[in-house]
Amino acid sequence: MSEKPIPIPAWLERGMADLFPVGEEGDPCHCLASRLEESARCNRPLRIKLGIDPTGNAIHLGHSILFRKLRAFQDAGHTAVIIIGDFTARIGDPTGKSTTRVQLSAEQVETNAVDYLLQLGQGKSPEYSLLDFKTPGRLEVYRNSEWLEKLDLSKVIELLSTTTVGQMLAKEDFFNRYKSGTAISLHEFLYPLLQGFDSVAVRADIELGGTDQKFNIAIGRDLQKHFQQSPQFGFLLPILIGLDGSQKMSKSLGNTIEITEDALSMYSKLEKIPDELVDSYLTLLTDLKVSDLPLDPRERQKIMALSVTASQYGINLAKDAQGDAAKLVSGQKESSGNIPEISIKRVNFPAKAFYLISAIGLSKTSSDARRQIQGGAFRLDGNKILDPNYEFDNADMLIGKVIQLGKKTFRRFAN
RNA sequence: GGGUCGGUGCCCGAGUGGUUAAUGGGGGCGGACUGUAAAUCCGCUGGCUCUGCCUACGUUGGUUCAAAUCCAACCCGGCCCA
Repeated sequence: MSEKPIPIPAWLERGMADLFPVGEEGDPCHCLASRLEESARCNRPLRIKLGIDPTGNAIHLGHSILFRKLRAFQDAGHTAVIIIGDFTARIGDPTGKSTTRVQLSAEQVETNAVDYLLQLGQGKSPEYSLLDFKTPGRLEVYRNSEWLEKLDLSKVIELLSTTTVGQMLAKEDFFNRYKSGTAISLHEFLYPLLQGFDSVAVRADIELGGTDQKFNIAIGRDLQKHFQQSPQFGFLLPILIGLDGSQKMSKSLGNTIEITEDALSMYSKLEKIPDELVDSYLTLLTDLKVSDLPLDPRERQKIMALSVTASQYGINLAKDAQGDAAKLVSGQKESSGNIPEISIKRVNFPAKAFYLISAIGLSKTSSDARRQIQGGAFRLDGNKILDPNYEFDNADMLIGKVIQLGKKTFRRFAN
């Protein structure tokens, strides 16, 4: 095996974790660079598939690295093909799961799908959104129920016949579950096949995914071959590590930064990302030249946090967030005024401190709020309040003040 | 379908009739410290506008003054056999 450099453009190679197949140059079926050349020569944009699972979770930075790459393809003139896995969501991707997933209802999935597209920037200017929804020909959106719902049993059997149990069990997740005696339902074997069939349905040239998607993407190649299509390339990006610094960013692990979070929260969280992660965040979530940055870890953290926040909110708001974070943490009250506001309309006065915090939603439960206060996590305009039963008589005495809960959460009271 | 073992709080895992939201660990949260990080130390970790009241050990019903702990049925899972 020779270690030839893959001659693909820098914008494409940035952050790449894996690419397959990697064949001889000149062969557009096996060499991505040649496929790109062919595309340019024939003026035929490539179709870049990215499947999303409308599970109802907000899009977080871990997802956004895929969308950023998809956007880069769009900007290079190719066609992003988003597949909303509304049908497959009803099965649940078994990837990375140690147990069978809960199946979602069709209505729930549809609500989530609509919400997902809005988060991606539907209706917004491409300048301020993850994807380009505006430029004609750059984006196609499908729901895989469009074709999966129509599959009849004989077609399903045909799909099943392309893959063996041995191949399925070669997938690490299945193997581990099988080995450890954890249940694997038969329908879960269908998931990779259905996702693969999506590639056939949209005639994908490239499928984007996290490294954990290698198996599913490879199945897509097999199925495209089975249906006499030229098989897609698999383009894999790393899995972003979450706030805890060790596990992948995922809602269920609670270590995410969501792209819809306010600038201050986003900045605050990014700024305290573990040192070892900063470079990968820089590579995957910004366009900065990592080698040009100062070596001081604290400086790098700040630059990264600022740049990522700016990609979502623009540089001005990001700078405000940076300033506010610094001031608030050092105990100063003044701030740019960009602290997210929180309404106290629904609070009934007189209100005890613990009730107040849970009523405005900063704490999941009132018991938790009570504990947080007792633990010293609660400040109002910088003054620590330790008594959960501290009473506020009316709304006027709170409006305009800044509430702090823990080190990362700040809100300004508003009507 | 038969046999067998098992289902405890976010996770793992004690507990096997009676001080108790239920040992311990992990994780999480909060505090101190620091570089707003890591490491370390300390506290918290069912719910409720909470000096008290609820709900909890797969589900439902039963025995008992009293059940996570005993009984029955049911549901779910592992393993072995078919």
